[in-house]
Amino acid sequence: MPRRPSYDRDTLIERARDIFWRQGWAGTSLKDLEAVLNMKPGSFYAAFGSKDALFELALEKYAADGAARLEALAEEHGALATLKLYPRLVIENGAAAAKACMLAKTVLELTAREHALADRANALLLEAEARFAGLFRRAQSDGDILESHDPQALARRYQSDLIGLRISAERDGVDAQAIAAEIAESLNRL
Amino acid sequence: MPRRPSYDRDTLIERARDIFWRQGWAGTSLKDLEAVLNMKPGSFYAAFGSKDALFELALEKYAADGAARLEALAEEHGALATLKLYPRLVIENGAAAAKACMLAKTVLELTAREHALADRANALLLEAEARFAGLFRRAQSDGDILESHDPQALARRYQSDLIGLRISAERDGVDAQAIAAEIAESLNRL
DNA sequence: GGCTTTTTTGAGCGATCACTCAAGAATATA
DNA sequence: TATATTCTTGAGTGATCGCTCAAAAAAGCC
Repeated sequence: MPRRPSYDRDTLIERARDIFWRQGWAGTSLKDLEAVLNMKPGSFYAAFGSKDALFELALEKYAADGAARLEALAEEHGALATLKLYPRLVIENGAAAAKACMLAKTVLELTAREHALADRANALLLEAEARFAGLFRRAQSDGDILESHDPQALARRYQSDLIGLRISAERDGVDAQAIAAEIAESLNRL
Repeated sequence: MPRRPSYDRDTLIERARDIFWRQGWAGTSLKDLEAVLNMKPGSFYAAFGSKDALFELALEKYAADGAARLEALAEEHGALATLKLYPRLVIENGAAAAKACMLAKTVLELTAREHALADRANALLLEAEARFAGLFRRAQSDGDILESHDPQALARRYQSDLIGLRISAERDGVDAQAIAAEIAESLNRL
């Protein structure tokens, strides 16, 4: 009976993710979103409900795509090789809207406002840390990392290093490739 | 002949730094600043000119205080001990308005807007990196770090790790103390 | 105390914020 | 083709944004 939407919802969420990722929550106005999504306010609110709701969809997509990418890498190269590859790949990825991690940016921007999206981003970061821990465990059972190391601790440090790396990659005048290489190299000493 | 201001300018800049540090640039409104500085708009603009001008003063104060603190530590404990102490101190500092680095937060928030304050924050970060490099050089001439290491590279990695650590310390559910201990410990292997 | 100079006050500026809603356009079913 | 249902449009909402400015209040100098 009805008229169908002229857009692909997933594509819109991807475009929203990219501009939110680049410009942040406060830095992205509805005018920005209307322009990049090619939607008037009425359609926007019919489709997504609010700016915050779309931001959350963008966060989930960001996290899900990252998880899928990591799992695909592990499938192809194995656990340790993935952990060593990932730092370089994540700052070299030309398709990415920004170098810095969207989840980390969101935590930094919205924690002081006690905004629910900050908690959501932090929860997604904890899930990512758990995935890293899983990879460290797999590397141990592959015999590539000593069993004496605590995979949780390795993952915690690895994620912290990644966050620092990705922010460094966003800066001018910093050789982030060198940092990525050192993070990868330090995994050889485990 | 004239009337004197009733406030201490340096105190105001400190209070502005703290709220900007916590809430960021966009997250801090003039109403927030008027409340925390106890100033009406007219006085504010007479004293500082603009929100951006005060933010820059806050950035400079943040960086200068950090540099002074680091130098005092080095004076008291020596270069290597300072580098090992600093990660823990920076996330334990109860007087700080936030755990994450204000310069890193500013770069993340304002780079996409191509705001001049992002470049200023990045420049101050580069100065901090140079100070770290100086400490690594001093540790080398103290015989505490092998001369074969490039102090510039060590400083670059150290700063990246610190940025990651301090963001991790801002998050819920992350044992930042453990990360700080590992960063310090890794300096023993140089 | 009178005068000069500065600070302080606060109403209010235009612009932008996220968002609403009634009317019109478009499309799948009958 | 007629009808029902949904999507699209865009002017307009009140609130808040950073900021201005003229008038009032305060303090140092004679």
